[in-house]
This record gives sequence, C-alpha cells and structure tokens, in this order.
Amino acid sequence: MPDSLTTTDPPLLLHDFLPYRLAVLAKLVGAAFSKAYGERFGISNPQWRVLFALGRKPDCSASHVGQHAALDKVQVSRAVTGLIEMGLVARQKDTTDRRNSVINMTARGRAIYDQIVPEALAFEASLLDGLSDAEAHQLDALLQKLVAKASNL
Amino acid sequence: MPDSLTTTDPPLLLHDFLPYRLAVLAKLVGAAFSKAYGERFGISNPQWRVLFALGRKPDCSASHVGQHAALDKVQVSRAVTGLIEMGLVARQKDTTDRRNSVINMTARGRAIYDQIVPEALAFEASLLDGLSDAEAHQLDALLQKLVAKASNL
DNA sequence: AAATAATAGTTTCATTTGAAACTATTATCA
DNA sequence: TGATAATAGTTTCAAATGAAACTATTATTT
Repeated sequence: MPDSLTTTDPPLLLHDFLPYRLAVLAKLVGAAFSKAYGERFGISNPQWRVLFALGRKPDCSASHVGQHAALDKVQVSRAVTGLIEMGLVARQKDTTDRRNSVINMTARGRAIYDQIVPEALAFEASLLDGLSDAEAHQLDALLQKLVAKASNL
Repeated sequence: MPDSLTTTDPPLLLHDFLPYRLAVLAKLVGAAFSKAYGERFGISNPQWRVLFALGRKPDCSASHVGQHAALDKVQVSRAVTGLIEMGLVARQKDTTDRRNSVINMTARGRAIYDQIVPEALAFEASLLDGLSDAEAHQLDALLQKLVAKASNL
C-alpha cells in the first residue's frame, strides 16, 4: 500500500470551503445580473448601486449613497461622474455645507430606474424561484447572520 | 401632505436585493480571509485557490486546477507563475501530451499549505460560529441551489 | 502526408479596482 | 482669531482582472 493512501484524506475540500463558495455564487449572480441589465443600458454595477440608492433615498450626499450601496467614496465618485456624463444623475453643492454634494436622478435617470426596478425584482425572483417561502426566509436570516459575523472578524 | 408621501414606497430596498447582499457578503468574507492569511504569506486569493486545489489533487494540469478552483486558464496561469517565483509550486510538461502541464507543490509549498489549512478551517468555523447545525445544513443546501440556479440564468 | 481544426497555456492590452495623496471646506481649540 | 485637525470628495498611480490574440502541440480530415 503506497504511503499516500495511509494518510488521511486532505482535510480541505475547496468546493466546500465557505469563503470560496460565497465568492463563486456572488460572481455568478453579479455577472448574470449585469449581463441582463448592465449591458443593455451601458451601466456598470457600482452605477446601478448608486441609482438604486438614489431611488430609495433621493437628494443624498455621496457618502450617504455610499453607505446605502456599500461603496466607498472613491467608487461613488467615479460612478456618479459616469452617470452625470450619461445624463442620468445631477450633482450640486450643499449650500449649507459646501463640502457635501447633493446627488439626485434626472428625469432620464428616473425613467431608466423605473424601467429597471421591476426587472431587477423579477431577476431576484427567478433566482429564488426554486426555493420555498420557508427557504427564502432561511436564506434571509442566514445572510443577515453571516454579514454581521463577517463584519467583525 | 407633500406629494412625495402620497406615492407608494420605493419598491427596491437595496439592502434587501439579493445580488447586492451576496456581493457584500462575499467581499466581506474574502477580505477578512485574505487579510488574515493572504497578507501574512504574501499570497493572493487566486493563488490560495490554486494551492487548495493542488492540496486536494496533486500533479494536476492547469485546466484541472482551474476546474477545481473555479478559475479560468488565464487566472491559473498567472497564479501559478507567481507561486513558482515564490518557490511554492513546480510546473513540468506532461510527457505524453506536451500541451499539458503538470503542476504540484514543492516541499515549501506543502509546508505552507499544511500550515494554512487548519487555520482556514478555523476561519470557516468562526464564520459559522453563531449557526446551529441545522442552520449550517440549510446554508449548505441553499448555496447549492442558488449556484445551480445562477449557473443557468 | 498535408492541411485544417482543436486544445493547453501564455502574453498583451484595455478596463476595473484599491490605496494613498491631494483639494476644498468646515470644525475645533489654544 | 489663527493654527490645527477633521470631513467630503476627487485625482493619481499601481495592482488586479478580463477579453482577445498569440504560440505550441496534438487531433482530425481529406
């Protein structure tokens, strides 16, 4: 019997390793999403996040957008610049504190946003399609726990 | 009553949007992991994946490594090149088909691998720490379903 | 056997991302 | 008030990533 077979099995099965599985899943889903919607509108992932954040809470500062969208200030700055060039977003200075900016969607941005939201929800629904209500709730709870856990590792 | 309050709530709550949540979680976990271990050894994420794949299945071709680690051939090529420069991995030509390479860890690579595996498992365990056994199984099943679903969207 | 196609892997180039430095403005405190 | 620190956001530069072109080798077809 060769020595290699006398040792125990390698303990780390990559395809079972949680950080790896999460990365693969997030990448798959993100790619599918931007393929479906980003390509069509020429809007990148961080730009979608900004739009979604603005849809939820208009007239935000860049840092508020960043908090909502889990983007750092550099990403927000770049995404907003791009969105302005496309005419989907406008940026003014906050008159009471001129360090802050006030960002909101233009009519065109809102139009695209209103068009995309139902489709995004449909996309999400298609992802959850095979899951029962109970499973969907489990998923929600688990993601919440894991994010909390991972936030202070 | 201002008009804005007469409209229905914006339908898309970003922090509830699944693709977004998955991206945030994966990023958090990945960052925590490479902070804990990558920095210490100067080994990037794709390089870890290659090492893990080789630990599981030595003397692999690059494409096999890629399959195990969910990396494309470009990523594998780059990761392996870096690992060779660090002396952690060796690459030969398959003598029966000289297109293929045969990749395996060096003694030094194996030493680092053996050192990291228990810590990686501990890291994973700490992530799963708050979860019951039942929840951990739910997570496993859900990830499996979602990956399958996302694979053919 | 010669020509063509297919496969494994590498390299190149353009885009994306991240970290750190920088500008402008406001707040603090001596 | 003047000096220093803090905050918001932008820019710059280096590293990571992805797509497409390229090299080398083997398989297939005629």
